[in-house]
Amino acid sequence: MQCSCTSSVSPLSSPYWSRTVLFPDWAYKPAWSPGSRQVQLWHFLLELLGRGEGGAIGWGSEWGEFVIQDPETLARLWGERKGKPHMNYDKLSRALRYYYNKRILHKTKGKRFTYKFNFSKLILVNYPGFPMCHQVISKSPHVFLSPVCCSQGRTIKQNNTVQPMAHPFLHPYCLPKPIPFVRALQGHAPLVSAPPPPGAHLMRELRLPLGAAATVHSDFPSAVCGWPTKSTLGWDLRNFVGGVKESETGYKSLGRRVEK
DNA sequence: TTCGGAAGAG
DNA sequence: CTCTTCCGAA
Repeated sequence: MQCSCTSSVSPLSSPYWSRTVLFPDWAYKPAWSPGSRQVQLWHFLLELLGRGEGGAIGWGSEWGEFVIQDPETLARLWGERKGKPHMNYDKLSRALRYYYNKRILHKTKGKRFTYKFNFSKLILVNYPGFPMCHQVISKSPHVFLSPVCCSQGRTIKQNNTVQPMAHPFLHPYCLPKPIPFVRALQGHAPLVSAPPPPGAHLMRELRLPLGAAATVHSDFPSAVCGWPTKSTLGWDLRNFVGGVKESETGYKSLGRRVEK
C-alpha cells in the first residue's frame, strides 16, 4: 500500500465531504486500465487533446472548449481505438450527443464541430466562497496540485516521489484551504490534458505526456487511497452540481428504469 | 449540421 | 452501461 495515510479515514464521516468541491461525476471514472472496460470516448478525446494530436481535434477559444478540425479523421482514430472500422463522424457525434444529458459535454452553438467539456461550471458549484476562479487560473497556470496523499495541506510522498501533475479540472489554488481538495485528487487524479485557460498561449506548457495518465493511475489506484467513488459509496455528484433531474441524466429513453 | 429516438451489441 | 448503427426531422 502506497497510501496508508488515508485508508483509515472514513470519508463520509468527514464534514468536509458534504460540502467540498467535487469533480463531475464522470471525472471519477478511471481511464482505461487493463482489467476494466474499454476506453471511453471522452477519455480518448482528452487524450488527443492533451497530446496536441495532429490536427484532428484541438482546444477551442474557451476553457474546456474543443474543436473537431477534421471530423472524419477523428472518427477514424476513434474507430481504430475501438476496433470499429466503420466508425464515422455521424456515429461519433451521436456518442457525443449522449454526453449532453450526462453533463459531460455540451455543444457550443453556432460554432461548427465545436463542443465544450463541462469542467468549469461543475467544479466549484457548492463552493459559495469561490465563484470565479478563471482569473486566478489565467494568472497562475502553473499552480497545479500534485496527486498527493496528505492532510492539512501537508504533502506526503508516494514511493519517494511526489508526482507533479497538471490538473485539468480543478483549481485547488482557488480554495481557502486545500484540505478536502487534495484528498479529492488523490484517488482519481484523473486526466492527462489541460483545457486552455481563456486566451492563454499556455497550452504547450499545460500539456502532459501521454504516459502521465498511466503513471498516475498505477501509482494511485483508487482502492489504495480510499477516495470514495460513486460506485463504492453511492455518491451522486449530480446532487452537488445543481440538481440534474433524473430525466436528464442520460439514456432516459432506454427503458423505464428511471429509479436506478 | 445537428438533434435525438429506437434498437442492438458486448 | 456505453456506445454503435441507422435514420427522420429540423
